[in-house]
Amino acid sequence: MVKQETQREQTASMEDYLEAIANLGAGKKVVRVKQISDMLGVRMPSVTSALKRLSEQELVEHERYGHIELTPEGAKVASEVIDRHEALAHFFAQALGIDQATAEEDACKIEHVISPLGMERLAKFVEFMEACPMGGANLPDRYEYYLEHGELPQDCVKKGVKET
Amino acid sequence: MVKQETQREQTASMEDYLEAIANLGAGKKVVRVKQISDMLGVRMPSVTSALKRLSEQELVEHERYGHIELTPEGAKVASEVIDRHEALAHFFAQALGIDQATAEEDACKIEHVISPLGMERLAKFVEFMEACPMGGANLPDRYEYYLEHGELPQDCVKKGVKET
DNA sequence: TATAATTGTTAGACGCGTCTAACAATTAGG
DNA sequence: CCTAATTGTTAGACGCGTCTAACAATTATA
Repeated sequence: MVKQETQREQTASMEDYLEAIANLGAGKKVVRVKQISDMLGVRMPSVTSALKRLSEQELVEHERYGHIELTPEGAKVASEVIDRHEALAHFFAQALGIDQATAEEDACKIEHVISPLGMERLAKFVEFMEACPMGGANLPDRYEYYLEHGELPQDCVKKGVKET
Repeated sequence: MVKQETQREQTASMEDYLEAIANLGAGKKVVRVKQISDMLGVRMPSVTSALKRLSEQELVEHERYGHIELTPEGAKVASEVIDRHEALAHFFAQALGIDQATAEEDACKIEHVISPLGMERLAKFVEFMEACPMGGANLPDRYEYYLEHGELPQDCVKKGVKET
């Protein structure tokens, strides 16, 4: 039995198109070339040619001057990208305390290159940070203090965790 | 007075070449096309053509069949990339507990796309985590426990941080 | 509904970064 | 020191992803 090897692995650009189409189409809304072009900051012919490629890979259905829709396979890829995006943006914004715009920007880039393990651990880490409040002074708060004052807050050294 | 706007901003590929040259040349060692080609996993003509481009931008000095060296400007760019690389690899390995190989791999990709703010905060975060041990049960340890057992260790909720 | 505005497509160009094939220079061994 | 092996370069092709210019279809409006 020969290894099918679908050679599925999208470029960053194609992932961006899939992501945009998924986001624009969320809630059954009709998706237009112009919207995609605006959302991604490219010209319309770039969108048309991307749609052609994605159609050839069966990730998108597109009829001339008409309907644009993700295939089930395309939707799957898109949702994976979107999941990564959200976890990353959440990490940057909540854990690192970065402004939403920059957090999104970084998420948009990193979502295309991070390893599955890196992704998984990052998500777990955020979960952990949020679940492990250490009483009233939780980690994000202490981190924020550290960012602001450049030194550790009291409760990092004095309070908390004596060895009992 | 017109805005000089040096339009300096390297592609991921060019940053990789600069990084490789810096690493290979560390400690005055002679740098060869073949080494760069092996290190980056590309063929030699790709290296030659990259060197040509980087020379045109005054980031590298290269004489035919001979000497390869970073200019001061090139060395500066390289060292910025290397700094990002190291901070990222450190974060993935130490903070997230990812194996060295994967941590390096992720660092190699993300170093080319992360924002300055993201970078700065990530570094600060690692610093904070390492400086804020919370007594004997420090954050990385507790995180490790969480990874292993899927639930918070005792000292996240019971011990530590009562509101005094 | 005829026409204007908008949206979408096609054709073709271009820059980047890679490759292979062929050849040239350099280096190492007999 | 000559020859073989290695290293490096040139020439030219190619795929990706973008663009502009020109045209075509669709939609909105007077």
